[in-house]
Amino acid sequence: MPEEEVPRGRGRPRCEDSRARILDAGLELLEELSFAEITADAIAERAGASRSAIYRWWSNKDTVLVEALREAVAQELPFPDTGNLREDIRLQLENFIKLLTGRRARIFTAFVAAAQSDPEVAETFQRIWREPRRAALKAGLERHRGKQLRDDADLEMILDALYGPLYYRLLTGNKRFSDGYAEALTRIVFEGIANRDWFHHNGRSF
Amino acid sequence: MPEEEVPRGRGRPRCEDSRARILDAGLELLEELSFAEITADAIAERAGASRSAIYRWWSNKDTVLVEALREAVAQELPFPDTGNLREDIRLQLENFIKLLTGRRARIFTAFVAAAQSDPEVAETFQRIWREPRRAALKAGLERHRGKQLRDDADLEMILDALYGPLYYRLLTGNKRFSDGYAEALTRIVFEGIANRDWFHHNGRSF
Amino acid sequence: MPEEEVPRGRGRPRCEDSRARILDAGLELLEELSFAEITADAIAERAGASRSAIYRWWSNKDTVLVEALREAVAQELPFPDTGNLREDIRLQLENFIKLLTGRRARIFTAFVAAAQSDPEVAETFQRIWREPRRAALKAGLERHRGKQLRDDADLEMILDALYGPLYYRLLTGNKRFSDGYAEALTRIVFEGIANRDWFHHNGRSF
Amino acid sequence: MPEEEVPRGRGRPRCEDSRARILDAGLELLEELSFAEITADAIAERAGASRSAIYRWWSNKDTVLVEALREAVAQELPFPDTGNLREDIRLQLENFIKLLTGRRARIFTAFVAAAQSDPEVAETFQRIWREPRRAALKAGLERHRGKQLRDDADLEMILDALYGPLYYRLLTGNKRFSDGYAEALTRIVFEGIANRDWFHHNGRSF
DNA sequence: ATCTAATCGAGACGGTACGTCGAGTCTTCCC
DNA sequence: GGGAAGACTCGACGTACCGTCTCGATTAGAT
Repeated sequence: MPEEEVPRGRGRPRCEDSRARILDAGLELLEELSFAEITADAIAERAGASRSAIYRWWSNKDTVLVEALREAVAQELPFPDTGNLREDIRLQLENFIKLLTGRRARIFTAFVAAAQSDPEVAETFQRIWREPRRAALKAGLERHRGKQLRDDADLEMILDALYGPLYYRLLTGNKRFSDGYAEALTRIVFEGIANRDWFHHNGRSF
Repeated sequence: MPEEEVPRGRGRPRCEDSRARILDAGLELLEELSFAEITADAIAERAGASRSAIYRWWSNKDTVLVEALREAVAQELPFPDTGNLREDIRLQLENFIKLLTGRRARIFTAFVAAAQSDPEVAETFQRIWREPRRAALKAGLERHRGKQLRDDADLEMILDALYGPLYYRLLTGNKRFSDGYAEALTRIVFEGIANRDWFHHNGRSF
Repeated sequence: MPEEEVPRGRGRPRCEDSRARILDAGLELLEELSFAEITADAIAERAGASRSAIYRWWSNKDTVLVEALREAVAQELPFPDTGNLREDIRLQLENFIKLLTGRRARIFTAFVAAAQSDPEVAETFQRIWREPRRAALKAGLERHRGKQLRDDADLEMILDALYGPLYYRLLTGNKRFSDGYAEALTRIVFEGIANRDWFHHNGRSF
Repeated sequence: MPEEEVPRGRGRPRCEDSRARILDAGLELLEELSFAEITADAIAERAGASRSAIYRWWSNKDTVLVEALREAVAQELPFPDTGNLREDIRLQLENFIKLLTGRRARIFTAFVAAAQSDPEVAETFQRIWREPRRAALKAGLERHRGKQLRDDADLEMILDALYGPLYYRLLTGNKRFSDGYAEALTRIVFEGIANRDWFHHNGRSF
């Protein structure tokens, strides 16, 4: 399946390198500055491109940054499957924390901040990050329903309970996570969602 | 105790009414627009004041909004004390949800968004909202430690587990909370923090 | 009669000095460059002002130059009255040639050139320069009608015959005028307009 | 005689049709707009050509217009020879006025306007229009020197006296010429240049 | 009852970034 | 190799806010 319909019309083809450099420049700047502090000139200069090259492909400065964000977070973060639900959850949290404490953390905060006032950013965030992540986690949990996971588990609620604390700390706290944070959070939440009967019958503790 | 050292020199005294109108105007605008979209002119016009009146008393436009936010959220949100920890938690969540779904919700999101790029806003948010709220909740929980609350409960973690989901939904979700949201969240978290022994000895279920 | 209605409203008064400096800067630049080559930045920089100061008072760059032109040519160039019509004409041509060969010559050419495409410039040129000059000359000629000037003289035509060659040379020729140019032109035109009878009766040659 | 040295190398030959269409387009636009208002895109579009076709053969947009002007005014405007100098002059003025009031008038004004700031345009105007026209008129006048024309006639001056009023009116006036304009102008100028003695001896009045 | 000093509204000032437009160059495909 | 298409860099345009400033008018306490 072809990635995109490439009519390959006449004329000089779009300089794909420049597009990439512009997005990269936007991303780099997002690691240092907020949406509003980033100027079109700064993006152009860092990309070694011209301001008009930006406005040819993006309707305004902000959409460049939105697309940069989109590309940046497009990486997968698959829900693990060790057979042990508790461990799966802990690992998933661990991996996500790794993301949120890395170089790209500022990008997340910029993204969420921008989403508060720009519906397009909000929509993009939903579509390319939140929903895929939640869908994967939901599917992973669903596999265990009636077994390690309670029969009547409210998945939406569980997702909030797992992801919420991480975002909360990132956005309103000191942005630091102690070593045992994933384990500690798992400990609290898992009891509330685990199927006590199943563990009892299978002679396993949690 | 004197509120502030008022030397009360000569000259026309500050028009306290104008100060209040400016802050109110800022607050109103925050319910509609983001930090960056609000202009000094807009605040002045809505307040029926002049731009100079703003810059005379605040160093720049953003500090007006920060102060407006500060006054707006200065209201107390005390942790309840019914004797029943689970109920206290549920009520606290309920009350907070009420706040987050009211007219003032947008102010919270604006505040958090601005905090991502403006350290002063971040510091203010910490000092006047986050820390007081967390301190109250911590004290409320501490009263129950060793009794309804597990002996080894990690309060910081519990706070994250309770507040996190709410902020998460407000900032990255659809901003809506179902009727039973507080109850559902309580159900999940409470099992992980409750002192099972105490409830066993006291013949109470949770 | 007051020169201008000065309501002296509130607010900081317009910096008249800056206005003058901007117009002067425009004028200076007009001596070196064409309308199109002059940028708003160049005007602002030379005037020691900001671009916004320009756009606050003039709707666009060109209107600054138009006003500069207006002020520049506002000087009087009265028609002489020596009693001798031929000498009056020669002197008037001499004086105008002096203007057209001076530092300000380029301003005239710029003005006329701009008038070809900008109706506002054209209208301004008519109103503040062409018509006043022609009116003065007309009045001067009319005084002699029936005496030194033929009874049936067509003033509009005479004006064209006198001024036309000068503009023609300035705009399409080498812009240089020989020493005897005024005299030579007078010699040609005067015979065609002089009242031969009057000179005959008064025993004067021309 | 070969029109131009055409080495006729390999490859596709220049599309002469496109060249003509581009020049025509330029000319058409000059009838509506000024030099500065005409864009390369507009020329290309109206010519049904591409911008590259323009820049392949002309160094820049303005040279296209200059060449268009050159071709447009290349038409002859020969000085008549009826044997009667006064009538020759009147006819020449009449013909020129016809040109200046026709569809192509705007081209003249555009040309002269552009010449004020672009030396290349000025030089072209001199070479292909002004000098040839003046040379023809000079030759026509010279034929009569010592006869109908005064012996000491200053031809340069006479040329200015005849053409000047027309350009003056076209460039700075209302661009309209009354029906008897040529006659009226001739009347004024002719007396100043006619050889009174010759007419006296030949028993002719003027 | 003045005088004095700080406030208030109004609005001009120098800056900085925006997004648009046109110029002239360059790079591809198609003939 | 010419021609159309169209992306590229560059630079000026006119707009919108920013935060600063300078006015006249106002308003109290101090004299």
